[in-house]
Amino acid sequence: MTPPDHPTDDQTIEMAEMFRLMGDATRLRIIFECLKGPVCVGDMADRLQASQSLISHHLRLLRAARILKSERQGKQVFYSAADEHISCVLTDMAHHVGEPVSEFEV
Amino acid sequence: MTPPDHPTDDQTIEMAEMFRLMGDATRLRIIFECLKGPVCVGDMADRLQASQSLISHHLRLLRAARILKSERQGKQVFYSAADEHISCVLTDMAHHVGEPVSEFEV
DNA sequence: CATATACATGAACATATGTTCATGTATTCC
DNA sequence: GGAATACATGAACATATGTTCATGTATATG
Repeated sequence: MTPPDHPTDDQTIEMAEMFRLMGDATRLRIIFECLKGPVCVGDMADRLQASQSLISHHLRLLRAARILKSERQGKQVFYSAADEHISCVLTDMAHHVGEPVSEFEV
Repeated sequence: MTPPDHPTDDQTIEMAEMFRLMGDATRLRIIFECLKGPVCVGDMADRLQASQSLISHHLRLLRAARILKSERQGKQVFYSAADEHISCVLTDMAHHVGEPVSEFEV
């Protein structure tokens, strides 16, 4: 497997920021829901059994980072994945956590 | 792009934990260094211009999460990537942050 | 215009996190 | 064994973060 080119400091910081946003279970669940198709805020709160406020706060962060995009339709605002790259990242990570442990270490 | 299967709660939490660890610039730099080959703690501290203690603390977390593995050789301990999955995740994320923005949004 | 619905946002707070400093532990060499 | 080197670790602290509560703003409907 060819490793990625060594990134610049700015790229590293930007990547870390992305990972940081994905590093919270609530936000990760939000992203997964958005990958299945556009979801409005209220439905998201219902699906995740979280408060509307909490969901909205997280959506704002994810949207600002361009992980999600939003589209208003009447009173509701629908959120969905901004592009397909995040899906790749998640698939790879899913494989990583699904991998059996090769060696038993303390 | 086929989205990943909807993960269980436990998988989501585990993935979030991984992303959280990658969501710090110092740790991300450590991971990138390890992808280039095994590095001992002192060299890592030199390369990243950080204290030995800081590096060691971060290495412990990354090792505990099985993102890195360690191998002692005499007085030195060499760290390297535990497997190739992380490299895939990083490559995808690099593409993501490198992507030009499609729409101009406030 | 008034009311209701759907979402956004600011303040506040408890907790988590990254870093430093000091100290401890393992390994090598004399 | 003692000194030196390389790494690990615990405490402490400033700051960041996730969540809640209360309130604000936009859109639709009567």
